[in-house]
Amino acid sequence: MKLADAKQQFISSWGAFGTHWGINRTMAQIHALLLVSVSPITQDDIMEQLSISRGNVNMNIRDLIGWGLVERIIITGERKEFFTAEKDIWKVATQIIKERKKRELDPMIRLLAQLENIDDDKKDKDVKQFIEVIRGIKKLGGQADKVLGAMVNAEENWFTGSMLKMFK
Amino acid sequence: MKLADAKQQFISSWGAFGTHWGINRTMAQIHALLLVSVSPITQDDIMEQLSISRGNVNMNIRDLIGWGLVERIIITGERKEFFTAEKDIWKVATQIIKERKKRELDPMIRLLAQLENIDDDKKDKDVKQFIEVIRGIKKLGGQADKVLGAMVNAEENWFTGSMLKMFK
DNA sequence: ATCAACTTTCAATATATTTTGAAAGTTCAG
DNA sequence: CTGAACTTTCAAAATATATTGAAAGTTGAT
Repeated sequence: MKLADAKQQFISSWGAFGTHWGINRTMAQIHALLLVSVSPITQDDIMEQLSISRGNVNMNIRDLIGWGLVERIIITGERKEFFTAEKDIWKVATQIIKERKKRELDPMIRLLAQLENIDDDKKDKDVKQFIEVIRGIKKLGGQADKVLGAMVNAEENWFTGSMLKMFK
Repeated sequence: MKLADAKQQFISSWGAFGTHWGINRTMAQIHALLLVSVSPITQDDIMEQLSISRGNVNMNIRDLIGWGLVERIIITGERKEFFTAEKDIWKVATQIIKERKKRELDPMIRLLAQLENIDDDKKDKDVKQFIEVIRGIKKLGGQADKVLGAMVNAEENWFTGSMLKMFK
């Protein structure tokens, strides 16, 4: 397979993969393009490579920067801005996890904590079951939170280290 | 907070949460409703509680059964079908992980394996970087696959056991 | 075998999300 | 200060996704 074809397929598949996880297809595609670009590229490069509009590129780049996955690069003597993505996949993964944890997991756990406080009769079957389900999800969320938090803050890179040996 | 209000908020939030993870809002809501229902309920019950059409309920219930999260219950003497959801959150989580792994993670890893085979000059900077990124993602995916596979097949329930103690 | 009760399907419709592109905003060299 | 180069914004348009509801299909009691 030729490099150009492989790149294209990677970008396209990464975009499709993203949509299955609640991530805008174009945002994932731009990220993929930046991942496989050796040097920083401009908005015009992205527009051309992915055949999308300037506005679309601009908004999605902004989001990617907000996710901490892409960096704006100013090259002296150049008028245009350049963009580049973190290439270390371990760092990319921990960054994505950190953000999703903050944006989605933590707020959900906070909400569940509130829903536990039911005024009605605690002996009622319905109330019991409801509280049990909420507690269960909260507990699971809390554990995921802890494991992922440890992963994100780990000194050792679990990727290269032996942390995950036990699951072989 | 009253039970009825808490239930409503749970259903609504769970639906919103689902959409952030690529899951149909209504499917997540039906699942939430079944989670907090003590006894099996019918399509009509779901239609009424969530104010949605029969077709919508039917299709999403079918998907939920496909995900292994909901069961069809035949009650002797009743003409209508009833539905119920697994309430053990650990089982729910492993089932969801098992399915997403099968549907999304495994195919992606297979694809990446193909993209590694580049015909062009392996010494070329672009080729090198591309292969490195693909390898990195494949490795990460493989590790996630292993850890999640272990979690799904674990004899011990990590939820109640001490498996996750080390992350406290 | 009939028919009422119930379930399933899917084309049409509605809704939500994404994308565009032109106008407004910003920056900076001369 | 001016204006060309570039970036950002956002209302309108396009597209993708979800929902409806009525017709077709199935089931089982009589």
